[in-house]
Amino acid sequence: MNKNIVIHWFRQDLRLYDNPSLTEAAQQGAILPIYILDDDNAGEHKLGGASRWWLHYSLLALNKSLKGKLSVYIGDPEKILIDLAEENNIEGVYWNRCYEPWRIGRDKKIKKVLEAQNIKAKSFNGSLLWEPWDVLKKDGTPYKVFTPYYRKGCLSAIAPRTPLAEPKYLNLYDGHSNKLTIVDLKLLPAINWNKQLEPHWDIGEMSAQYKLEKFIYNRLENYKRGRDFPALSSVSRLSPHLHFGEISPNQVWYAVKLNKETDDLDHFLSEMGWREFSHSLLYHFPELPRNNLQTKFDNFPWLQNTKHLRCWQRGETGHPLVDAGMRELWQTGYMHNRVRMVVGSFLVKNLLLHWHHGEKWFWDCLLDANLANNSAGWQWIAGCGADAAPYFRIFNPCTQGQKFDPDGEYTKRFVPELKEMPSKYLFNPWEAPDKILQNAGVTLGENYPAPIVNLKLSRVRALDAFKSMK
DNA sequence: TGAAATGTTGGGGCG
DNA sequence: ACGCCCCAACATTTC
Repeated sequence: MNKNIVIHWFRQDLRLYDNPSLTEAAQQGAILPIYILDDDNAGEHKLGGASRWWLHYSLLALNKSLKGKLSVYIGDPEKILIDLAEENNIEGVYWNRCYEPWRIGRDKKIKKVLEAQNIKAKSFNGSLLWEPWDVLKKDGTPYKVFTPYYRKGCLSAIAPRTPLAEPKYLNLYDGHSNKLTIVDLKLLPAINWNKQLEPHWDIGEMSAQYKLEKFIYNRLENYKRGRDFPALSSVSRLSPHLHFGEISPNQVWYAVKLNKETDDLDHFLSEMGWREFSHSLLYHFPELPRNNLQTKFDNFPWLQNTKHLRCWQRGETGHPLVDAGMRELWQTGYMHNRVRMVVGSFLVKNLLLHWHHGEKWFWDCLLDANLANNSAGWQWIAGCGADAAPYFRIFNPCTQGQKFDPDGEYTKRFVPELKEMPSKYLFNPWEAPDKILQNAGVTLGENYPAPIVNLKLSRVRALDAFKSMK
């Protein structure tokens, strides 16, 4: 009878390198590696469609690295773990921590139940550079403003853990009772929507590391400036890999830090800082996904308009940069960050629709959908967050297009019906003379939508709405 | 990690 | 040569 079996419970850490829980488990004896699809406890934040697609392939890649020994389950982890322990004489269950409120609650309970049965339950930090409870102001309260959080709270604290090597020897043990395969998790959507995502992504731990290396080698040098131009691939596009833990923030942090310290490097690292900040906010303010951090926004006069919401979701607002962004999201499961700000500002300010609508849509469509980043991001753009963009910062999608997509390369890629439009009118086709529209083969309201709102008027309306709050 | 409105400055055309 | 006007370019403030 096996006595030294330790379960490593894979969650948001689908990798072998720099995996503290796995490394520790490997030193105890045989490992039973498992993944549990838990839709029961997630409530309204169970995985969205795009995330499920990614997870499917990420689990396949992980299983391959584990020589086919990954056991997968569906259901309530507490019951599954207890059953497994009874069947297999399990000595301990190890995992890397997650920070969503529902997972924290669930995991705390599981820890208790396991310990009551004399099974070791150990959790590790595998997903953050600094633990949220370690980064606090002098008075013991959490930071609410990014810059002091990052500068004082993080950078002048103890440096993050340096990455661990892959465990040299994994004695992998099969859970005999389990018959489920990854395909049985039914993570792929029933409709064929996922096909269009495929050409844009290579999923899994090895792809993540390769992508990081390529980013550092080719694009880090121009990051500070290049990151503003969605047509360039100057960003790392590591976010889905980071979200699923195919690569750890520590691996990214230290690989980047090997390079010459420049503004580009600092800027990239500070983006990692924003990721930490979001997780810290979610940990200390677990209501972040639902409630405005600034309560005065609770009586903001949001509008209801399903027609406008639908236009926004489908990329049919008649505002080319907004439509390009929303279509990029739908077609690739990703959106460049500058464009995320533009479409977010448009939804919340020009359309006056509640940020929850945006948060929900992103949750379902983004491959990197992450509760902390997504809710913090939406509160930031809506102006109701802790350290948010002031409400009166309203992006003009026309100006943003001219500044950051001057040749229209990005916009035309996703809104091909405007391919022949001259740059001068690409972002405001409603102002183009008839002749120019004709030459470009564009008929507004027919093959490209007429604008659903007037930018000038809706801006003034948003400022009035903002003033009306007490 | 805004944009628009308003203010200031300085060069050039012109009487 | 000079003052005046216009306006682009830039700076500041306001939302």
